[in-house]
Amino acid sequence: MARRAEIRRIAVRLALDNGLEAATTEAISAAADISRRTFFNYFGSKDEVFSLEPHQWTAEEIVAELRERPVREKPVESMRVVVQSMAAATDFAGFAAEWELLQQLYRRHPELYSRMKLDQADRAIAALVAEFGVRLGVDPAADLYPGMLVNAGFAALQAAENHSRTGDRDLASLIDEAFALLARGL
Amino acid sequence: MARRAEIRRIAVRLALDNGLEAATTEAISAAADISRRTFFNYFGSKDEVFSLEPHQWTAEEIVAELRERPVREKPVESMRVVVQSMAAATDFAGFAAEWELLQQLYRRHPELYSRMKLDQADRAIAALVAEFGVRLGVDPAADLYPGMLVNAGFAALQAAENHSRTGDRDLASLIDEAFALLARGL
DNA sequence: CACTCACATTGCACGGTGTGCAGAAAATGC
DNA sequence: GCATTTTCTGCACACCGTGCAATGTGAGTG
Repeated sequence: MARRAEIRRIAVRLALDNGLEAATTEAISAAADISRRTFFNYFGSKDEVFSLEPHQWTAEEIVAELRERPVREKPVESMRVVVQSMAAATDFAGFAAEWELLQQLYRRHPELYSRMKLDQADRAIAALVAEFGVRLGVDPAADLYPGMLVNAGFAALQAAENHSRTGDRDLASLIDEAFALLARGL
Repeated sequence: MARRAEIRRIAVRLALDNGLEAATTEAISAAADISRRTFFNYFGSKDEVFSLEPHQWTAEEIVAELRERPVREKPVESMRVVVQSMAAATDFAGFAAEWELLQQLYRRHPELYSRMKLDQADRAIAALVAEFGVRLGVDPAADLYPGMLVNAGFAALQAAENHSRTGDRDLASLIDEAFALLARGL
């Protein structure tokens, strides 16, 4: 597993230095001193080496987070806490240096970031909607509320992230503000 | 341009009949009776032939739609109208038959749909946020409201779409309901 | 040490996507 | 009928991703 992280680090470094274009699987493999074939043993695709994966929550973790909230808590509040913990997980994950590199890469290639987020997000949303359905005792296929709540929560995360990228405000406080808007009504 | 639509139709047909796997550029080209190279003259990528493009609003159209709303209208209401028109454009666009085929394909390959939506959505969101900034006389980089409003609006669209895919309710009324939740507060 | 068993690494061949280039072919204007 | 412009095409190439078989490599065992 250390190997995997090592390759990832080298690949990101390479992409930042010579451009994403130049970071072919061949070049990455050479830089990491492994064969192209071995690269694909560690990563299922070239994209995967630039993914958020190690810094990103999984759908399961997120649902677990939600389960820990008191059932009687207001749903928006539960969602807020969940989103905050997603943001916290993404923001640091304890590997400040490595994460910093990836962030640079994403800043330079926003389309890459979008693609990466898409993966987990879709699954996480579905899982959270189901769980809220259970907690609220409604059927998400019949009641719009759970779906709207979760999607709006992710929208808040996205709005806050975009904002903190341009401005200099703290992500956590932006999320709180976004949720305040949601709770109060736009 | 009729040619382009023709190729698209053939490609979608092929993917539905023989599976998305079998619909290689080679196979599509053969079925459309053109060379592989010519296929890439019409479409920049294989994905593009399965894109929402002809049934989809552009960022510019969406912003134009917003500009037509009275400035004093409540922002949520403006956003609701914009989203409704996006949904309407996506839903029919006058080509019921062709669109029906694409929908089948998307139903069979949800990941395809996600990827397709991502493209325009990112640009449309950015454009709408900027326009709301102007209309409301605030700087979107300093004020979270425009970003939150637009992202929440897209969240409403997504929630409504997911819902209408599983249930049988009318998309437009689902969108209205979603916006009612947003306006009132979750 | 010799042996084997598990496992990571590698080379190779292949099928697929996407692009630049230059020539053929077809449509268009005169 | 001929010239010009546009479209189509073949070809070569770089790149991604995968199956398969061979080759290390290292640990444990007798």
